[in-house]
Amino acid sequence: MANAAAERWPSTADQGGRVTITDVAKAAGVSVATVSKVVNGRYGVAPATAARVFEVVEQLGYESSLVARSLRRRRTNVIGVLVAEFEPFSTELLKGISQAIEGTGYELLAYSGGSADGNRVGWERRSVSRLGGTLIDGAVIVTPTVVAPVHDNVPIVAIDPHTGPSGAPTIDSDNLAGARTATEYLIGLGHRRIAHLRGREDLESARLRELGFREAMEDAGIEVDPDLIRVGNYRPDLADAPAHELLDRPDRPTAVFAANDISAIRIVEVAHELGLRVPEDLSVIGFDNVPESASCNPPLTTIAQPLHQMGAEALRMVVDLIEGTPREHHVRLPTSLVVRASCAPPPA
Amino acid sequence: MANAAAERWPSTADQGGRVTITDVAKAAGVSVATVSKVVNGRYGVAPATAARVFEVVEQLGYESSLVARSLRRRRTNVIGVLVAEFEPFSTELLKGISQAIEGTGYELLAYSGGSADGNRVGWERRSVSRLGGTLIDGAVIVTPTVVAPVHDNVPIVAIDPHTGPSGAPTIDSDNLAGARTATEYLIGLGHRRIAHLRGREDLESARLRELGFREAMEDAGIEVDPDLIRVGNYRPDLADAPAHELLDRPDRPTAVFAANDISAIRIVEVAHELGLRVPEDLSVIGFDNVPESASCNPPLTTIAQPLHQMGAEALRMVVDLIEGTPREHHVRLPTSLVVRASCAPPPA
DNA sequence: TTGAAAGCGCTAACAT
DNA sequence: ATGTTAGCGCTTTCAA
Repeated sequence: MANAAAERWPSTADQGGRVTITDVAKAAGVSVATVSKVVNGRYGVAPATAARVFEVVEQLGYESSLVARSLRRRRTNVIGVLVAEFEPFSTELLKGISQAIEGTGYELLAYSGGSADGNRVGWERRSVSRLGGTLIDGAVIVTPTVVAPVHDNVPIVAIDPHTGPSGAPTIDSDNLAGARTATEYLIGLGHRRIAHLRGREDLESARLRELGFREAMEDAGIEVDPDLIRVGNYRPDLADAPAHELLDRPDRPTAVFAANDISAIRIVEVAHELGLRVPEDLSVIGFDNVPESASCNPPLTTIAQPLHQMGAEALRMVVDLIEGTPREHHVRLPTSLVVRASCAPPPA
Repeated sequence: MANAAAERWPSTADQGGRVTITDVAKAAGVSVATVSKVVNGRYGVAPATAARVFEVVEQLGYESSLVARSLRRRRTNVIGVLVAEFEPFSTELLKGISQAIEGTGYELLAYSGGSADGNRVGWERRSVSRLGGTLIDGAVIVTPTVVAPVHDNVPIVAIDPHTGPSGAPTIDSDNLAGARTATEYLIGLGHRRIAHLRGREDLESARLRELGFREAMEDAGIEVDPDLIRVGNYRPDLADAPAHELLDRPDRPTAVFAANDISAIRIVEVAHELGLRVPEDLSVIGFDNVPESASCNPPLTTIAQPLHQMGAEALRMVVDLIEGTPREHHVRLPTSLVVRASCAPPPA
């Protein structure tokens, strides 16, 4: 019977539209409310009716629209990960988040809102506004360009946060200690003339990494040449010019500490273009330990952040925030030195 | 004046909700219809009114809800990437897709629907149904567990498709040739007793990789020991048991060709646990060339798929499909051998 | 130039 | 047990 009904009212999908709850209702000969109840397992539906509806749902391949449902309901059970773009850093976090979400009952929605033309800055506010309240129950924002927007509605945690007064929940690693370690490693190798390629001006991590560099230099009694501090913005394309300025001169540094791996890799490439050997003529150390740092040539010595862990921790934090579980709102994870092949004592 | 109005009707966000078009309308003293027109740049609004509305929008930080908008409109200008989970393979594709989407005017939404308990199989049909028609204008599905669902509504392209009659648009690489290359490389090194750890039963790529393996063996006049063909399902956790079965025996193979990198890496780990040295006692070759393959110990020799390119190509294909641009519906990209350190001649 | 009203697909009160 | 209705936030005729 149900089958006969379903056949008489073929899915609108066959005709070009998607299968809606109305299609199911018609085919099953019940109201949409009943279908909704059945699909959502509410009480107050006769077993026979429920069975029939299920059959039609199966037949038609109906699946409720996340959009329509989330417009109406309060919860969607999906957590958003907001990134500017999918590059090595954010995708590593994503791996950690994805693993941690298993078994929580939530699903993951990663949204890249920063790629569009006008939104280089402030993309996260826009993304949160567009998705928040509807569609996602909470969000983790990766390296926001502005102070994490506080939406009273949507719990938000920031990974590698913006500079500034930070009351918002955040995850980061010990950037200061990591930068000191990197610099001390270079100094220990015998370097004195060390450059630093700074990260994104607006990020706390970039500030801290520069500070760690300066502290380590000062502790070693080495004066920092202001001309050897450049800004690479964490981006390989923007690291190109400063890399050339740093290396294409007689009094070039013997080592450079780049604020992240992908710009460090770019430096190595520029060095090669200039006929410099790494690490014989120039030592380069990075930060992050993204997988790419191991596959470049030579493999990059770097400071590891526990990226997967950071993602997992961020996820747990939003979930706790959503569910009202009280907890610490700032988590800082340790960094560690990963020695590979891009650093050596300075040329004699 | 506009400011005064805005101040009199403070954003509901201040009170816990999100800022809606209604809030803006109230604050600007106009109808929601007018606000909508202004925000969407429609004609027929007095410049003065538009200015006032813009001001309020700015003040309140209003951003239209993607959800509500997409429910009403036909286009959302977002493209969905549907994955089971975010692991090295899918995130590499994501990087390529993300790069390719720059300047297209589309935004990216990656949805992981396979992590929930019941949906290990068929997650993509569910995801498409939930998001399609609303929310996303098109989708690229990564390694679907069933034949790509044809939604007349939503253009879909599959990367690394399911086995079976494949009329649907697909992107893949030359798995057959890649597998032959891998096997020939091992044979060239002097190996005769070679095992193959197969991939996911339902994927065309796994079938082709096994076929390439068998062909290369046959061409070399080496008989394949059926006992040396095991299934690892492309997953490290599921590679564990077969790896033990393969290696923990007197007549173990001298080399194994794993259907993908992450299970190859697991094999190396198991070998180490068993006290075997790689590559001295056992050679291992993988497939994919995900970044992780370079950072393991020893660095993995593997067959590279142009993952970023595949992602980019898939993106171009959905966009063309959405916009009705005629084009080829099947793209196959070449593979190549990447020699690192996990393979050597067999022990004497 | 502006606004009222319908409706996108769905859920949740509230009838019946 | 089932259906009717209102409404989530938005866009879009259609009237005024």
